[in-house]
Amino acid sequence: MPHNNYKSTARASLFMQSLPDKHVEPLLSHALFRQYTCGETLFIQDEEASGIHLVLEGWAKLYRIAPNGSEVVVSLFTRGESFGEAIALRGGHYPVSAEAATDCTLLILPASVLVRMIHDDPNVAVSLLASTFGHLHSLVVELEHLKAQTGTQRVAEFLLGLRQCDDDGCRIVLPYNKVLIAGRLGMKPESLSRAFSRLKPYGVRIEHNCAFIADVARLQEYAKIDPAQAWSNSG
Amino acid sequence: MPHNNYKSTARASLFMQSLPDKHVEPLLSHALFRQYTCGETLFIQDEEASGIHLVLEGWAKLYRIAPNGSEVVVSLFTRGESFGEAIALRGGHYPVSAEAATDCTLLILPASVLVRMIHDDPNVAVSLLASTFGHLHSLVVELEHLKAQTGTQRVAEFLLGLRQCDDDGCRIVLPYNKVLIAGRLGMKPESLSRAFSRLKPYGVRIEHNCAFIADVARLQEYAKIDPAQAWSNSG
DNA sequence: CTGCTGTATTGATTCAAATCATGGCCCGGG
DNA sequence: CCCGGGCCATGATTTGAATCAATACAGCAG
Repeated sequence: MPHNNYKSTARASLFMQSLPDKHVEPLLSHALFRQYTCGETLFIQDEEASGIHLVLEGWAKLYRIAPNGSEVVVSLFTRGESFGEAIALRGGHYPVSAEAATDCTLLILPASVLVRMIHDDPNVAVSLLASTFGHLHSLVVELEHLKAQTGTQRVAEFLLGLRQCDDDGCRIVLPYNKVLIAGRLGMKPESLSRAFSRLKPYGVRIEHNCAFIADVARLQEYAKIDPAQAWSNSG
Repeated sequence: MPHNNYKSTARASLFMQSLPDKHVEPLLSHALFRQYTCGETLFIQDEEASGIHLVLEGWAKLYRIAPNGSEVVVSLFTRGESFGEAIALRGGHYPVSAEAATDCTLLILPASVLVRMIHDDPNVAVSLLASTFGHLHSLVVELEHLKAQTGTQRVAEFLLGLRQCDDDGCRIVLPYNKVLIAGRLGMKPESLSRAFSRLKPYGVRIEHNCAFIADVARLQEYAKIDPAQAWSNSG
């Protein structure tokens, strides 16, 4: 991501797509362009919220440290996605910490400009609401997966969600390392490894950081069945 | 909840507290007052969103039916709490279903009035964002509990969250039946039963629909420890 | 090349929770 | 009164995933 053409990427992001043209330029001219190396901290929990974070390239991880010390991955965002809309606008402290899951590039849009824009055009507020609602919805889906699926089924769902093509079979580049994938899916790396093996009979092959799905429909079927049957059905 | 004085309850709700007085009256005059009996459906997933739901009395349950048929409880709301802000304003379809978890009374605020109010006073948008952010935050906390705690620890957390008084020991009325508590906590009723027994050594006593906590601090401590130790430490 | 560190798999074992099954208790209807 | 159904607790058993432990392997510094 060269510094001089990031604006087109920002314009194409989910968040800015819904904004009228006249708002985008002032927003971008006040935005901070930032590059992070893998593992670097973007902000920490309880810090004062500074602005909306828009990912231009790479992956950012939102996480919390539970009272018992374990790290809980809340979400992962990539190119074109944004987070922190609601808290930036409302003001207050981040409820989560964030770090770079890979080397990444972000744009930070200061809340003050957004507030001015809302007064100028209330439809901007609806854009912000829509973004926030998207996050709400994805957490609901995540909760559903955690409560209603086995780990192996969540892995299947994860692979299916990453797939770009709509082909019957396809190749998926795993976006970050397996420790992080495991965390994202609420399991330990060892369990992820075993889950991958269990998906082999369903036409999933893992090689280094690539996954190959032989039969998408079959895998989708597997992700949907009753957890109690998810194991007996191996073959 | 008598029909003739519900307005003061509504005014005191989390959502309306943050609205300036001048907006509350028009909102209430357009609101629908509704009473439901336990188990009745408020709306179903994929239905067109009609308005913000504000609970005046009782409990409302938001849930999803997973592809494998099992019901996943997403949230439960009671007196003074509201849900559906973002989707009502943005327009679109409910991502969850809702039903009355107990007999309950709701106020439904039509989105159209809200939209008008936002144009009149953009600060209303910030109120809405704040409500939505609250939901986002509670889902994050829920996710953390699911990923980082054992079932028994989640039960402890649940009891602690219900406690009204700040006394060292206290009595808690369980707000709905145990099947629903189990669902809310992502476990089966049998497991909830066993979890209650396991909390006995930590000074928790269950009688019918009441829980008694002998030593709040001790239970808080238990909810925070490492899951691996959560079992060995029984004494 | 050697040794090192971080990442990944694989095996043996333990353990939390689901599942399957039973029995108690309360409540309302015939 | 007894009967049946909903709700809850308890026991026996199975199972999904964590844990503990060993090993493999790629990338890199010296």
